[in-house]
Amino acid sequence: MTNIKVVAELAGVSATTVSRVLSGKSYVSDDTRMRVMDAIQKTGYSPNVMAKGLKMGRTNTIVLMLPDIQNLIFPMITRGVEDAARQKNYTVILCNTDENSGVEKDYISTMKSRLVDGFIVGSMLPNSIHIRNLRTEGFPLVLINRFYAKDEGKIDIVAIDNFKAAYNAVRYLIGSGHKKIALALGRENLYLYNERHRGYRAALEDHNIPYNENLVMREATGSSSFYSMTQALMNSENRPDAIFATSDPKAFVILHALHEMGIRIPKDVSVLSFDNVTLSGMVEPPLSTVAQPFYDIGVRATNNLIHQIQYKDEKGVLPQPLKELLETDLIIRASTR
Amino acid sequence: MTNIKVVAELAGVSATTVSRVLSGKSYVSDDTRMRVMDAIQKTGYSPNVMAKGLKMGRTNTIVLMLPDIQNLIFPMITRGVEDAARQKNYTVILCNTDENSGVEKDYISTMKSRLVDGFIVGSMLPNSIHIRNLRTEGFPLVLINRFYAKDEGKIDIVAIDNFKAAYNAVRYLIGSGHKKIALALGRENLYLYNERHRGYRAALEDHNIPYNENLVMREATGSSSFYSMTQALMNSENRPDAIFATSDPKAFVILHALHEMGIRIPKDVSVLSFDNVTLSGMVEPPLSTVAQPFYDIGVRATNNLIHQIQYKDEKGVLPQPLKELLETDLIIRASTR
DNA sequence: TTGAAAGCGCTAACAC
DNA sequence: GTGTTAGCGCTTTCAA
Repeated sequence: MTNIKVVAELAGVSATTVSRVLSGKSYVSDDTRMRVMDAIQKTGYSPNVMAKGLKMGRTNTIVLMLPDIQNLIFPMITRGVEDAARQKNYTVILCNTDENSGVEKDYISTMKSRLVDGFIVGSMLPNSIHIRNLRTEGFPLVLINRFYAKDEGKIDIVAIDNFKAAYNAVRYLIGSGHKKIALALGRENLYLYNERHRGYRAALEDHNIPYNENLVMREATGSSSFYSMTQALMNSENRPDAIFATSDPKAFVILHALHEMGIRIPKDVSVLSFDNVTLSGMVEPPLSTVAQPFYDIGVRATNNLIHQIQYKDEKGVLPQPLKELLETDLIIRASTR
Repeated sequence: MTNIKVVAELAGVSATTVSRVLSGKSYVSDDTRMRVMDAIQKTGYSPNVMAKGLKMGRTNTIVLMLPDIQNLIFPMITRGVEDAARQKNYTVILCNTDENSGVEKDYISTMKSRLVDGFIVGSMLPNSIHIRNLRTEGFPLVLINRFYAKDEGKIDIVAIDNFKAAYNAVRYLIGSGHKKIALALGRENLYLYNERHRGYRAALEDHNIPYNENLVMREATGSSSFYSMTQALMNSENRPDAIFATSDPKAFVILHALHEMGIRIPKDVSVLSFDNVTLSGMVEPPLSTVAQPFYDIGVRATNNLIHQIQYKDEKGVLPQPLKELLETDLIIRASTR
């Protein structure tokens, strides 16, 4: 591996000078600069990141911490993160934690000892203090998708307005003539699902449709529980004319249950969903859904994080936390009438 | 950040001794070991990976290079890689390259300067010499999914037997009474699709069904082209009674086209596919498909790679390349009769 | 405008 | 069984 000394020797200068040419932060005569550049070219030299990292305490590396890359929404976010990171010469380390706080803590300490520059976290839970501590300890940190009231103004956030998105979705259903709208609600320990629940309820009440607890299916364990809940609901006296699913995977299961029962979509019941995962346009019937800007969430989170890193480098402290709520988009396909 | 010196001082020993306790490679008296352990505990010390990496030329980091994490098969592989890596205390850097060799080369040089320990590559193309060079230059390397005849015996490979898997799938269709089996064939510059093509053809011919070029749909640009090809084929005089799709995403498109035409599956035509991506059991009708052991491919590739890394550490050279072909599994759901 | 020297945190000879 | 020393490749004072 060719190092800075080799280049220096070849160019007939000191290692310091080579370093200066590379950083561009100091005056070097045009003549020497040329010779150094030449030597770099000839040797194919590329600086050793470890050595630089050791000296600088910085590594141009960021961590992306997710529950599970196998969840359909994360590959898109991940791609956004990586593209944005690469553009600014950062490398991304992927951590799947299954929301297990033990795993998260392990990862965090490993990553600290690797001198990573910052964290993007998509697995935040209400009591994840080990995550919140990162910011307190001075680590650049961005929360994506999941955050809680107490985080606002304290930690950088890139997400969507879940209340508004759900409100608009349900209002659309009401507007297109649905009267009895069921809700397939995700895990209630996540703020985002509470918000979607609130949005659903508010839209109903604003249009004089009484909120009916019997129409809400609550997630038990895993989204597959919606299979039997859907069948039960459709067989009950509360049979809805529309179902609003708070995520696409839930809608897939619901579609499946409906098909098995021979119920026609959207003729007998409309299904409106949330996420717009890649496959949501490919199922039968293609799903109407609230599109989240996943790729963009990844890009913005990364840009925010890198800004924090640079700011901290210059001023020694983290900038004021920002909260970015991106726009969603209601996509109407064939599962709603 | 507390470093080895702090620990040493607190324990009343030298830094070397602390290092020895940590590595466990040398004798340390039980008494000192205790004191060191204590000091580590008290200070919350964790070694600086940069410093260690600089010294050792090793970083316990591996690179996973993929076309695009958004392709449905990669999240599973990625998860396998990461789980296996974490278990052995390795960290994984994710690189999406879109199969762009410029991007790949950039990534490779960045990664070299980061002293990564090895590469797992899922984006191999026939002429990817920059990848093959990695092995030549002494980097541990494992190819997953994609490889070519010339790589066998030269580079480590973890994949499946595509010929056999396709052969068995088509034989199953023949055995269940199908007589006119179409093929939805993927990009022909990939060896794996050639093999699936070969398997399809061999199964046909072994059962005295003539191979008919008119029944093979060849991928033009992106899998969406299969939409119109399917419709054309179903309207032609060559209308098949079964379609063998060489990947699940292709099958999704085909299903979609069939639905639009009002063709019943599997009554009018069976669809058998390849991959067993998470969603293949959720579409309508649930897809019969050749299941690939994606997670396991990730795990095995990682274990192989780490073995190479350790072997090279000890003996200074890479071990003989291994080729591992994992078993596939024919999963029959509702899209075949 | 350039170079010499020190040091980031760690490990591996080599001594004792 | 333990400590001293040197050095991995880089950047950053400080001098010249």
